[in-house]
Amino acid sequence: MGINAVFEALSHPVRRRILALLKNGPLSAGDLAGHFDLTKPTLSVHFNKLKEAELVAVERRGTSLIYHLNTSILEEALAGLLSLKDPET
Amino acid sequence: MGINAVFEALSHPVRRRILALLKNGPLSAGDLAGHFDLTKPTLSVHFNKLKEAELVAVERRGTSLIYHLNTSILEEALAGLLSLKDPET
DNA sequence: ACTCTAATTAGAAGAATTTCTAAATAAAGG
DNA sequence: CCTTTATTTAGAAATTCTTCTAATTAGAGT
Repeated sequence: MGINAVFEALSHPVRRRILALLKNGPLSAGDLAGHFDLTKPTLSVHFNKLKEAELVAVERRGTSLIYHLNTSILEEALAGLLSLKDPET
Repeated sequence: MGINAVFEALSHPVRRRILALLKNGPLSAGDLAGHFDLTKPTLSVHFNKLKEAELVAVERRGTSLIYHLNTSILEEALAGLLSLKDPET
C-alpha cells in the first residue's frame, strides 16, 4: 500500500515503540508483547499494520514468530518527511 | 501534545499534501482548499490537527488566515524517525 | 449598521481504529 | 495422536476520524 500505510502505521505510539524495540535486533511476538500492558491479540493487530506497511518482516522459528525491523522502509518515511521540508524537491 | 500529535497529524495524506504545499511559502486557507476536492469545513478540520501538532502556525491578514509551515516540528518528527533506526540512540 | 468575503464551529452520519474475550491454527514433543 | 506452547483470527464494544451541510464569527468596505 506504499507510503500511506507507512505513515498510518507510524501514527500509533505502541507501534513506534515496537519499532524502537526491534532496532536492537529481532524479537518474537511474545517477547514484544511482554513490554506492553496489552493482550497478545491486541499486539497481533499492531504487528499486522507494521507488516502491511512492510516496516517489519516475519520469520517463523519453531512455534515462535520472529519480527525484524525493515530499515529500508523507515528510510522511505524519512525521505518522505525530508521532501516536505526542502523547497528544492 | 508532543510527538504523538505530530505523527498522528502526519498520518493522513491530505495533511501531508497541505504541508508539501506550504513548503514553498505560506498560503491562505482558501488557497489551500482550492487544491482539494473537499469542502472548506473539512479542510478546516485538517488545518486544526496540523495546528495542534504545531506543524503549522496561523496569522490573520484581513479576512484571510495565512498558514505557515513550522519546519522545526518537522525536524522533531525526523529526529523521532531517525531514533527508530539508529541502534546507538 | 449592512453587506460581502473568508473561514470557522456545530452537529450528525458513516467508516475506521483500538481493544477485549473466546476460538482457531501451527509447530514440537512425548 | 494428544498435549503444550506460541501466536493468530473472529467477533463485538467503545472510541475516534473523516466528511458533509447549516449556522456562526471576523474583518473590510460602503
